[in-house]
Amino acid sequence: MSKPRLEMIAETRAKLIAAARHAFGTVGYAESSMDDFTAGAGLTRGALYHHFGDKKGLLQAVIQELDAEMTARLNKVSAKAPSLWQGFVDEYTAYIEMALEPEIQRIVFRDGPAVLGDMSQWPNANGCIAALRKSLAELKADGTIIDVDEEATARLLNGASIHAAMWIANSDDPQSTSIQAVGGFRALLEQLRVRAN
Amino acid sequence: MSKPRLEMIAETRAKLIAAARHAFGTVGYAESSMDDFTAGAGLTRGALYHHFGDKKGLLQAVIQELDAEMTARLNKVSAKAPSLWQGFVDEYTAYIEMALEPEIQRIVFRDGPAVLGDMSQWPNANGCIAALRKSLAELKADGTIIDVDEEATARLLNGASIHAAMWIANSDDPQSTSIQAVGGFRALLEQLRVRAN
DNA sequence: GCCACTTACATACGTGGCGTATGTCGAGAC
DNA sequence: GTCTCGACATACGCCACGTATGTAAGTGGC
Repeated sequence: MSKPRLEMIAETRAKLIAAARHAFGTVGYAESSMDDFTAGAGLTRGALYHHFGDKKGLLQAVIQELDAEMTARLNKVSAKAPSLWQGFVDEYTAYIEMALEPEIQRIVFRDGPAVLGDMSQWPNANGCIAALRKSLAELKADGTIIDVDEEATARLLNGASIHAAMWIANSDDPQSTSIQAVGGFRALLEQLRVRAN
Repeated sequence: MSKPRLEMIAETRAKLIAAARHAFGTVGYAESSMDDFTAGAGLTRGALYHHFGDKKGLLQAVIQELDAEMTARLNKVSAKAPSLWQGFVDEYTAYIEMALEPEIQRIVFRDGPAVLGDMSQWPNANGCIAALRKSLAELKADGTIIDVDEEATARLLNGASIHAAMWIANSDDPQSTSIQAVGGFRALLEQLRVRAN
């Protein structure tokens, strides 16, 4: 009568990830007590260690979930754009805007690198970086942008956009800083286009 | 007969900062035990709490010291260059190379932001960012580079260079990745120059 | 030159959080 | 129906941080 076994397991995993995601996203990784948020999810640390091994393992799982969501959102953005170039710009803008969301910023861009090392080395959680690189490759093949090293450029733009997001997020006046940062970033992207002349 | 008071105090502060710097730079902030490295410096946690308030305060002091050193190094690099543009490129290259040094990378670029928040908001430790922005402003005034928002561009380039450094540092083959990353970065900078045409 | 006071540290203690070892209960295999 | 295994809970030890308290040395006023 009770639900199938696998389903219940998936449910507890999901509950733990959701609780951890909330805790990590609000008070941060280091300040999150595993006892606290497992209790909030109606479980104990036992379940947690059983499924994820340790606190870092849980963080990995949370990041993997976040990355998957972010990648899906980015793909949606670029699919909706009227041109490759527009899609590219929109994608990066969306990326910056996502990095402004407190949960993503804290977990993916701050605590994640500090605890797990640099993002570019994460095994199952760099879907959005891949998505952005793919767009760049298409534009290069398409002749829209100048001949640059895809890998390097994608990573540099990635770093610039993350930093832009941090700048906005920590600004006294996020509204105007956002305009300034996104404007500057678009200007930078514009330099990559092949000159009409 | 004993040394002047203030001198002894400065000495203990220096010893604590040096010990913490080493510990933070090697095992990382979170894994550094204050008991351990204070003992290594011939002191106890009492001295530490007296001078720095808490562990974060000590990290701040360490970062401030590192930033001062980095700023001095950057200024030396740009002063030595034969032209403003060359100085600019050299400065950013030097910045990337500094971010490759394990101590700086770990403390300033990884643990620092995670514990103290984004670098751009640090009160007494953004000398090198200021130095880089100054170079950019000079180039703009000089007409060497196109008209961009100084503040925004400096921050974006800053983010890109940090990310480049992380990429190199975490690469399987740092040597070749370094060439790729620095090359890509220079190509990006090149786009900012006013076209000869 | 003595005394009150402050300052720079050391020592002792409580608390809390992580990880692990152990226990238990229910579900499926046969 | 028993047996086994896996999903979780419980209990324990350890370590690290922060704080409260102690102490000895230095400093200023008279």
